[in-house]
Amino acid sequence: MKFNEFNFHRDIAKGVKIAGFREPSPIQEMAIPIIESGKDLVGQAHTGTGKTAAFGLPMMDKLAKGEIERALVITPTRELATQVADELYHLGRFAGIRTLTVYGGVGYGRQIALIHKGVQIVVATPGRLKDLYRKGKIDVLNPEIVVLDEADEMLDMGFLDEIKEIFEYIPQNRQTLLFSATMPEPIKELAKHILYQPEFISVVGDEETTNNVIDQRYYVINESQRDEAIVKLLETEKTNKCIIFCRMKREVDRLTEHLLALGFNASGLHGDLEQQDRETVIKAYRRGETKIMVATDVAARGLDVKDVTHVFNYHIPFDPQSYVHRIGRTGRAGKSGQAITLVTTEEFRELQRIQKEVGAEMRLATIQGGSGLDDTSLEYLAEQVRDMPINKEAQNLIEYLGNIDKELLLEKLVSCFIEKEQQNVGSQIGFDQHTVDAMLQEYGSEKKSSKNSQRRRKRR
DNA sequence: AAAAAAG
Repeated sequence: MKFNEFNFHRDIAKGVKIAGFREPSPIQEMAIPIIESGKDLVGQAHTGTGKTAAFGLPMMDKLAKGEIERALVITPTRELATQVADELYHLGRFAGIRTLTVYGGVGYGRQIALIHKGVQIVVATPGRLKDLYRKGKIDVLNPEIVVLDEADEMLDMGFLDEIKEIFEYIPQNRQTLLFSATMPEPIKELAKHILYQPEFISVVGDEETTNNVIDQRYYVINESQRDEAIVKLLETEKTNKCIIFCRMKREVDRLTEHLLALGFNASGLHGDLEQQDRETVIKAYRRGETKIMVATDVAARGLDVKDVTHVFNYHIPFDPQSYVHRIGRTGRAGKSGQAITLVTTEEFRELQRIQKEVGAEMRLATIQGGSGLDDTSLEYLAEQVRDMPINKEAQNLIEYLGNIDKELLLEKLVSCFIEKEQQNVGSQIGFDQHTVDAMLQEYGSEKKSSKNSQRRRKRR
């Protein structure tokens, strides 16, 4: 399928062509005709597969053809609002579409003046938008299309009340569009009350909400080893740009300082920064002047930055959806990406829960070259594991192999532990006879030759 | 519980 089959207004079609778009992505192919038909829509698609254009193109097509006069897009963060407005501007500039961002931290005057002057698309964050509606400053907006970008987030607690209030100011006979990579069932149910006879389309697999072009790994560490682990990973991974996600703003500040002190090209981003600083940080990062961005979940959703090869979770996120969106900052527009998560033994259960709920495929990894991270962390884990009942086969193997290849043995133990956790049985960890035999056959012979074992370790 | 979003 080609973009010209949508019969866009010629100026919109030109924008599409200049942008270099060839074939629509699956979400675009499915969503565009539905939006053109005027129906309400809930659209779910993997991170980085072109959701902005999926709603932006038909919306601007209608503006260009004079079928509607104004549209409103609501996003959860200021950075995302800016990005969406920029993308819409670029796609719609040949049709002369007038776009404006509306968010806090900057003056009111310009925003109000431009709305009255007659913008066609307003991209806003909820706080300032609600503020302007309450003050009666933007009654003239009256959008005929309203898009909730990152819709599940916008309808979750924390945003829901503001969104509801905003909708009170908007005419009922509007077209409402909801987009996100994640759409938990309760939110979908809630959405039905906000929408009118909506279509639901999803191009994510039944059980897989993480984009499968992203390679997902996790490392087992001690709580005290997070910094050490991140530094080692930054040194060993072939990163271009990367994002390191932290849970708290002060964690972002502290880690950024730490990395800067070590000579890394890093900067921090979170909601307590001055608006001017937020803009400076994200601009420098987009340009590639800063290679490492340390951020809270302010950067988790929607941001589309070129050449982000790696996403690191310094801590696991608070909820599974956040994991999906965070790692979705890489592996965009058909490119691959690496997602690396640090977990302590105590966080295993939580990581399994995330893995299961979002249908992610993660594998346990160890840092190459013996940073001290592996041995210490795996030994620490083994301590935990050793306190648990271990079956006889495993006990024998530990005694026999214990001094030959501790790393390998512990790795195996960890895997067993995880497997039990996943199956939720957990009472006894251990290897089956088959595993024991295989390991003895492969590694048992090295017991006599320490040279051999050293050589093997080097190879890996 | 964190962060986000108005000032």
